[in-house]
Amino acid sequence: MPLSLYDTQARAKRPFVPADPARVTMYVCGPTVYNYAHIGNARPVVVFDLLFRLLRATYGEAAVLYAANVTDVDDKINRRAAEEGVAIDVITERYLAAYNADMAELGALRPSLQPRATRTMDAIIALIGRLVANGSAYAAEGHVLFDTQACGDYGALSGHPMEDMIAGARVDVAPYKRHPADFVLWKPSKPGEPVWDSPFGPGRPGWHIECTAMIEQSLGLPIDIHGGGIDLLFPHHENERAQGACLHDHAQDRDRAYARYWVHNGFLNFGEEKMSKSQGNVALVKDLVKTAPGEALRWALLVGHYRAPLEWTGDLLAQSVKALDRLYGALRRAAGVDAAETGPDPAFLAALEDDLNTPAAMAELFGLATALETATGPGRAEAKGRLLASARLMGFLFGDPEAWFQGGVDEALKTRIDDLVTRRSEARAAKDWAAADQIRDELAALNVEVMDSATGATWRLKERT
RNA sequence: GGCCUGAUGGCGGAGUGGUGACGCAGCGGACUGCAAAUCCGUGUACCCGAGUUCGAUUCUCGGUCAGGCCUCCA
Repeated sequence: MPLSLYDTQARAKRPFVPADPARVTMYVCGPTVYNYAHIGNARPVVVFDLLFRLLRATYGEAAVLYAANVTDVDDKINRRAAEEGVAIDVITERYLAAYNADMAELGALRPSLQPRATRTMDAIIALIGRLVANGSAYAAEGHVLFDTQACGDYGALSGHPMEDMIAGARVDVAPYKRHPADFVLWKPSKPGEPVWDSPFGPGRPGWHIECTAMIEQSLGLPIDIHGGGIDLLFPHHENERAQGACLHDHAQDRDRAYARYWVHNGFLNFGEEKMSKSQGNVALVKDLVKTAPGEALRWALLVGHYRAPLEWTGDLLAQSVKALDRLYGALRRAAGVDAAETGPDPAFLAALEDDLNTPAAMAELFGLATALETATGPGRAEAKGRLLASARLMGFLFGDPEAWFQGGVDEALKTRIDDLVTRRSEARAAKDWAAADQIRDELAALNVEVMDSATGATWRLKERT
């Protein structure tokens, strides 16, 4: 069953065929590291991590190259550094480390490559030089601008007609631009900003050219998949594509000269209230992981289709915890079963390969959990293997089931709980129901729920963090 | 104003031209001393109007509503 992906440029689902199955390339626009990551930042990370995992499972781990850049040249970083009175790289190093730690909590694998703008500067400058040389960029008043008219069909990716762009750009069009849509490749630095020498004068690069240069240097053009949030479609990805098309000169398949598939995830919204830093209601990943396991955050981010908008609510997170309870519960009851060596379930895989249909894939996971619960004899090992292989392909169920239900309990409390559970079992064996029920009340007061079974009692925390 | 999405049962959320995914919540039953967990069962859901069709939630057109982008936000 082949993988198919919705390609924004084609506006349709297309079978995914890499240019070279031995070297599959994907690039996703990463963070600007000037603050902690919020849950909206995490959505593309988790979505493309899932795609990364699926590609690795399909083509082999060594065959997939995934680059996610880090933007470390930015006004917001400069401002932050000025506010704190520290060097710029103090800010970028701090928040990059925090970012990587947060994404690891969400079960996201580290990308194969994390190119950084500041470490790609030679390539950026060289790239601008090539665009100037072939006539698709021009210098004006200390800036270098990209000529959006140079290669035609500007706007084809995002679907913005050129006339609208002109009409929409009615304000503040710099007089030195040939066309209102033209954008900056290189600009002079203001006092206090980082500055690099270049043939165009001292200055710093524009945002769009950074990504193009990082892609070319880290992966080479064209890449198979270019990903990112739908909010980046215009102008960022439109501009990247234009740069790539002009770079490629005037070859035939210019549409695919830069990226062969464009994949965009939907936006994450925050219920009624718009999340805004000024309102202080930003849901930061580092704070959320204190209230729920990172795995539940990951589940919540994948519970809807990646292209649909997602409303972030507390209820979504609570339901995600319960969904994982179901899966981990099945594993816990099968703790004594050795999982058979099997691949993922075919129906599960088919769901993911259908443009990452995660809701359908999750439905299959629940079916596999029920299969495990109801299987008998050797069928249990098979069922457990299927469930684990499937869920783990999505980045779930790597944890210990006991820890899932008892996580956050310190040793002293655990000992006390175990003691109470034992005493209750003894009371039950003696048919002293009153004593047994009283102990159960004591456990409930400790936020513990006890569950009896034919093989003995187990317990779990009712409210968990 | 331009471009683009989407409207599915109490909630979340897939999917399909004709036997109502899946999870949570609810209800009934089994199991259990009682619970919990688990298992089995249980819901006349597809925004409105018109059209196409033997038949539309699914296709077409119109409408209403909601949301996004057009401003270096993932």
